[in-house]
Amino acid sequence: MSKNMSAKGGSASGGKNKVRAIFIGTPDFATPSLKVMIDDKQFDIVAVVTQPDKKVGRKQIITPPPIKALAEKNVIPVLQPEKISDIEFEILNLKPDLIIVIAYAQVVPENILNIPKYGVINIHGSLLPKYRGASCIQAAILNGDKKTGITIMKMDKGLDTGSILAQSEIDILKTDTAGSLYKKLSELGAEFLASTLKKYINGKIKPDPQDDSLANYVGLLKKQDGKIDWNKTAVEIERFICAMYPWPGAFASLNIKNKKLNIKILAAESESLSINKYKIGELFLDNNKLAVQCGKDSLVIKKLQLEGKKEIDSEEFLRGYKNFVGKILD
RNA sequence: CGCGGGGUAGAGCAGUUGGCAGCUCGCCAGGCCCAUAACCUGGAGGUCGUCGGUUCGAAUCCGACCCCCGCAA
Repeated sequence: MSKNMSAKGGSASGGKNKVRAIFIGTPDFATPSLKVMIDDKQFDIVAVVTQPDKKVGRKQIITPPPIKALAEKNVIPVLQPEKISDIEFEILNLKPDLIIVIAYAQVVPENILNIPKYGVINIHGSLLPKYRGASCIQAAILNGDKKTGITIMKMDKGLDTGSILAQSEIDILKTDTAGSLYKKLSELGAEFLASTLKKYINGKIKPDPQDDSLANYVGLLKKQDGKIDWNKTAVEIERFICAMYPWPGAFASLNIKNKKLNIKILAAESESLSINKYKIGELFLDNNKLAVQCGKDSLVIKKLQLEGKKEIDSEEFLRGYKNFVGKILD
């Protein structure tokens, strides 16, 4: 009998009326999902809430969040409060049946969570209850997980503690970085969002509470968190570099001509050594390739960037900076 | 006027007590070799970011501007 319901478009509970939804989100991560929701005839996005326009870049140009541009293109009203609680009244007046929150960068207070009858739905970039918190994508790479994924959940007042509606897994490839996974997961989330919401609204999904005993939290990354610890093994550092790419970027520092120079390592590959004969952090040539001695084994550097310089391949780097070989990275 | 680094051959860099523009790699030609991304010989390729100033003479000193990048946000 459930087959009949879905064949009719799953509109048993909503009749001919569309589901009134408010979409809350800010960065690129949320745009594929917003696009899907706009295109789906069964939902009516009555408003989009996003962060205020912020100054961006060296020139400090005031730039609207990506979500705002997409909303305006589709003639959807945009709200940009400093704090979401400032617009509680407006949200109430919009009479949403559903609110979707994706990467908004603010905690949604309980008052607002209680407004829509279907609750507030969130997409999180990990397989909850693993990696609750801000740097969930990076954490999966850092820990060497084989898989990660997205979780669609019904938000409650805790941080990423809501009951789960659906999850979808994805393999973490050796070549994946936080940047590449970010993109894949944002698309994966969008792919499952509309169908999951429909099933949920039609009562075909019962939210499944998380097992808190398996939960762990990962905090927001800071620039300084990108500093490489060369005492770790090459394999760990390789994962670290992928996890920190593109932000905050994995870097090492080097004293050169009495100045401290930061070097970003953008891509590298671990390589096992038969003898670990160099000092930890020392740059050396291995088969004419630039490598660094780690706590165990070595890391062959593929791509790097000096302060004030563009990113370059290590082969090009060596042509101009031959004298860096033998120096020790801090 | 947020702080800082930089623009020199196709690529990455050196060259600032002003005095013929260099290195590594790549490219082209030839040579060696069973052979080669190895080696040897020769060669092409630059208005030294732009404009102006100082000077007998500026990549180098002075001024203005353009562009790239790191930090901070």
